[in-house]
Amino acid sequence: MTDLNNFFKSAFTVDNVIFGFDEADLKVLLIKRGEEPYKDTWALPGYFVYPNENLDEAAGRVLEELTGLQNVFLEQVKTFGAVNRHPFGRVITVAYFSLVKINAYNVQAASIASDAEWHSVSDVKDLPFDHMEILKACFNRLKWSIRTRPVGFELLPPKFTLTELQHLYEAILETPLEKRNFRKKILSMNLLIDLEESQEGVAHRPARLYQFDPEKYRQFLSEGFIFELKETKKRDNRRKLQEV
Amino acid sequence: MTDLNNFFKSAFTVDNVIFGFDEADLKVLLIKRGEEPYKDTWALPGYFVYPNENLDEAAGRVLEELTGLQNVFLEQVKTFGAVNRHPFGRVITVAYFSLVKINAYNVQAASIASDAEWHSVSDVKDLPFDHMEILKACFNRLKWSIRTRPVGFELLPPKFTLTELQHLYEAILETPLEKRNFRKKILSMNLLIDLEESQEGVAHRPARLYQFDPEKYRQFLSEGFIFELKETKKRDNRRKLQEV
DNA sequence: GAGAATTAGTGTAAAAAATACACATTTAAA
DNA sequence: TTTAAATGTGTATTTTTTACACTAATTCTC
Repeated sequence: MTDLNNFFKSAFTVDNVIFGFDEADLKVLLIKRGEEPYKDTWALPGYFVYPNENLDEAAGRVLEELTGLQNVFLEQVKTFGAVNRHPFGRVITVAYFSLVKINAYNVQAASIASDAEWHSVSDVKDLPFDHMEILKACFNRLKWSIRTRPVGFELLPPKFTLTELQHLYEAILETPLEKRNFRKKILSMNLLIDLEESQEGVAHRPARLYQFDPEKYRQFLSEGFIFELKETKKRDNRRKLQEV
Repeated sequence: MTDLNNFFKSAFTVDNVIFGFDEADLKVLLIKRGEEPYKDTWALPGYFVYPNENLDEAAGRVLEELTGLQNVFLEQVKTFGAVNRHPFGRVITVAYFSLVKINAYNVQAASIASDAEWHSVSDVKDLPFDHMEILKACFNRLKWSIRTRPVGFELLPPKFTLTELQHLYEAILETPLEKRNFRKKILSMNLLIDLEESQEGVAHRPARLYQFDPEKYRQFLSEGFIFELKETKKRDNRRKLQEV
């Protein structure tokens, strides 16, 4: 144990599941791999962790090289290290997901990728390595995170309508929500600023614009409140026979 | 990218936060390190991941070498890889926690440890490396897990009383619970078998013994129910002034 | 500029869940 | 037989969740 060099060492990477939200659909940014193995296949972006780099930094770098974006929401999800997950040797990867405002995204030709493209999460069926498993783990974590912390706003433009917010929740949770109850719940947390502005350029009654207020959220937390959108729980609909 | 050998490789370990529950206290199994760095200091058990070993297997091996136990509940929590977390070089570690029935535990002299001992989690204040941070992350995950999945039973003997179960929840959640409501909630989930036996050898009214039924839990899940013990949420006690 | 189309925005009653709370019961020990 | 100790139970109140349908505001079309 005294000399680390005597020990087995593994190649060490991060993979980053980059989520975006475009009107009605949750998207994930995939790259077309430029090199073997799986050349020309759509895959999750990822790269080696450099010796002088923390894990979060590596994940942030992968994202920045691909999109040009900095200071983006990033969360570590799980580490995948099955012995045979990479055909060329032992490669252990830490999976992250990040949330980007899809409009702020700029395609850049990253060295590793010959191409990058948004795909609807629900359409992604085949990915190389164990990337399907990684995507699922990150998607599940996102489902969880959006119910317990105000992270949904990371996927929306700074000004948004409550309907847009609801559509985002519906896309991530993969379930329809009831409009009045959703609005009541969200507004009752008092985390949004009503901008007293309206949408423009829509062919119907324009909606009010809101903004998430991180300062109000800090306050909310310091007062001991908990952000929570309940998981839709199946009810027990069994009823006793009624007497007539 | 084609030749993994050209890339930086890191030493790669697992650390395992082994929890046990002893009557009233949540405990963690620490080892006294037998080697530098931090020789003779209490620390979390951990070891290198072998080339032919998956991560879960490595964590299970660490546990088995230390306690002799197999098939124990194990959950991956988070990977820690700060550049300078280990003084001898870059060491990235995947943190797991496991839940053991403290009575089933057998001390074994593990090669890495000169000693192993249960410590009350609340008493552990100093640990080497970033082990305090790892312990906290695992403890927080356990708090979460015990509220959302029936994992508490892993820490209790197969037959237990509802009072023991409540004490376990209180120890992990670090908050007192109301007896009647706790029992009502737990029993209403219908996951326990009432063994129609009683405690023996206690100097007061003996309590009924129960057993967790994994088969009932599978049923419960397949019917779409969700295991959930609500987080105690701070209430808003502000009241409007009353008219007299 | 009248009417149609479209989406925004709102309130309330009913059901379910969570909470607060106190005493009788059972056993072993003295 | 009494005492000590922990078990086990029921109900009323409050809070939260759910279900549900119409009016309002705007643009577009004719």
